[in-house]
Amino acid sequence: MPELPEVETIARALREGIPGGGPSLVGRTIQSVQVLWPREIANLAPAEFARRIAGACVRSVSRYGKYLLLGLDLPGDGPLSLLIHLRMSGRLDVVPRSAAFTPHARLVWLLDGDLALRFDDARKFGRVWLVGDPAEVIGSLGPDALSVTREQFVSRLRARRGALKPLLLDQTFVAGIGNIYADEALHLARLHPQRIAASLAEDEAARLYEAIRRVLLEGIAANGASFDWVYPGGNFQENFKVYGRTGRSCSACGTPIARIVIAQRSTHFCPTCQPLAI
DNA sequence: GGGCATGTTAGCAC
DNA sequence: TGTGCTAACATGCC
Repeated sequence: MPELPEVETIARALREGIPGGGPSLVGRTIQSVQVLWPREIANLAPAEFARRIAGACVRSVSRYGKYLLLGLDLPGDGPLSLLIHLRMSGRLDVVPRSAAFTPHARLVWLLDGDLALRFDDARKFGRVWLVGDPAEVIGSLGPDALSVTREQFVSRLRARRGALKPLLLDQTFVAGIGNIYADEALHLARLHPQRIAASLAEDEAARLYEAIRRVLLEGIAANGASFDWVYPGGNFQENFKVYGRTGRSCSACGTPIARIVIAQRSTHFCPTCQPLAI
């Protein structure tokens, strides 16, 4: 499920709790961790990971790009951060311990209050890091897609020779955009996915910046998108204008939505609204 | 069974 | 150095 709006939705749920659902993670103490699929721990041996995190209290839950960041306090130790990337199929839930071990559970942190934080991940692509400084993991990323200023965005765009679609997917350019929101933003901005970044006129660059903000914020307002077996909960899929709509009519002009492959990813666009040549 | 999937990265070519 | 292609990671759904 995980692009910026979906990760933001999860971060909020973990931080604030879900009314009538999972409780907040903030203030909880991690008593121990069960490692069911060791490869999901990216930077430590499982035993070392378990030893270092035991006894830590969750101080904060935040997001940068598609990463979740848990700020931890460990009595008598320096600051510690747990970073989690859900990749393609990961999900996180605070559940009663009795519900902790599901078929796709890969990591389970046992908490006080008879609770557990469960990391389910059917495809096993997800990764977690336990570090002193989050920059060890996310330091090479570009600015967060919802924090970057228009001036920053436009100047970064000007410096790139490549096509727009791969650029939007490049997390070192801007962090948080994935395949769905890239296609939706390009359609809203009326820009062809293969336009060369540096070739955009001033108004085109501004349109792209505003379109990215708008689709991400609308995604968050809808609690993200969910449209297959991976993730229930969001509604933004009902607002898709191009993603997954190959052959169906463009909502703006009626032209059938086209699908091409760019950078090994499915790319959906309206050939009329998003012309390659002007 | 083949093709597809909301992500990232190493290796390689130009 | 920047850009982009392929394969790989691993599993499930249609």
